Amino acid sequence: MDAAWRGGVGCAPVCLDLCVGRSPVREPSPATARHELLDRLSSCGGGDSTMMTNEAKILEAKVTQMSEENRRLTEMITRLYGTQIARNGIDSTNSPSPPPRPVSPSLTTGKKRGRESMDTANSCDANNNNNNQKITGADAESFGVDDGTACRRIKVSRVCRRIDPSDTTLVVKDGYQWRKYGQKVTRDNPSPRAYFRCAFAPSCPVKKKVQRSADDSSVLVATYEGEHNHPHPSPRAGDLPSPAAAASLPCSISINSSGPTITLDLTKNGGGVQAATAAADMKEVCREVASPEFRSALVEQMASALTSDPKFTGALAAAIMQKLPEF
DNA sequence: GGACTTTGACCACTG
DNA sequence: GCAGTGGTCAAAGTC
Repeated sequence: MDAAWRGGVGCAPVCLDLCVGRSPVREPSPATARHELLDRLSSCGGGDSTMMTNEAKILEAKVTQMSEENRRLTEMITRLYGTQIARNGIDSTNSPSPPPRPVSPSLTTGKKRGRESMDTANSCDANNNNNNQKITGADAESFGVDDGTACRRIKVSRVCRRIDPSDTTLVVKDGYQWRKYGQKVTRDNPSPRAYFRCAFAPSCPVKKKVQRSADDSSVLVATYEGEHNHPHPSPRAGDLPSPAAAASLPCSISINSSGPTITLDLTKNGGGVQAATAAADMKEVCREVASPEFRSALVEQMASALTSDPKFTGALAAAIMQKLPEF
């Protein structure tokens, strides 16, 4: 795999394994923390009613305070996401340019039935319902990622691509054939959203929504829902490059079961680097890596990867809940 | 005439 | 129950 740091001519390999999913200390789940809080509250019984009232008021104030803090964190995450899209316009999913491939049979399309089937597929619990639309993290890929539950969810991925601001066409070339079936102006974005259905195979359930980013009109955001049940058509010129190639930096972030890994791909700029120019290229890359711009972008990508990781956000929520009783 | 796009209307969901 | 919204349909228009 050429994604890893290769060569290392004068450069120390950089492979940051953040292991977000594994908390160093045992973190209670949000539900557990909540239960502990409720236990504490209930164990306050026995005192007189005035004490309990005061205690309740104090706790209420603290809950309000924590809610405010939680809201600020949410805003921060949202801001980070917006910044990332506007900056590099890369495939935030870090998935290969073609949308998800594996077969997902029995997903029907059609008026309302499509949504109903989607709900069925996502019918694990109420919170999972409509998560396709409500997720605001940088990476919505693979909501169906195996979380140990038996529920099946529609695979969703998001691709951002920078375009000419004067280009009004809502077209994101990805090698597949798409048939437009609708366009709508949504509330949160003045630019219209186009709805596409995979036209390569009549039975293919994949749908695509394309809309300009609300933050940066030069960025097209394509959201893929579902998985193709047919092979990928032959790629054409102008198709989406791989995420690493699309990025202006030789950097990619992948998230797997062991946590996010940031990889610097030194094979960029030509795939097979000639031996004669390898050293010069390496110096150039090292200079780029050492630059403040690179570090800044790297930090943003790391932050984005963290905030898009449900394990991280879950751990964050758990940590907040854990802090609650300490106030 | 067929394939595709546009666009107004309809429907289900949500608060 | 109602209004707002997103998603989809389908007729009409275009290529």
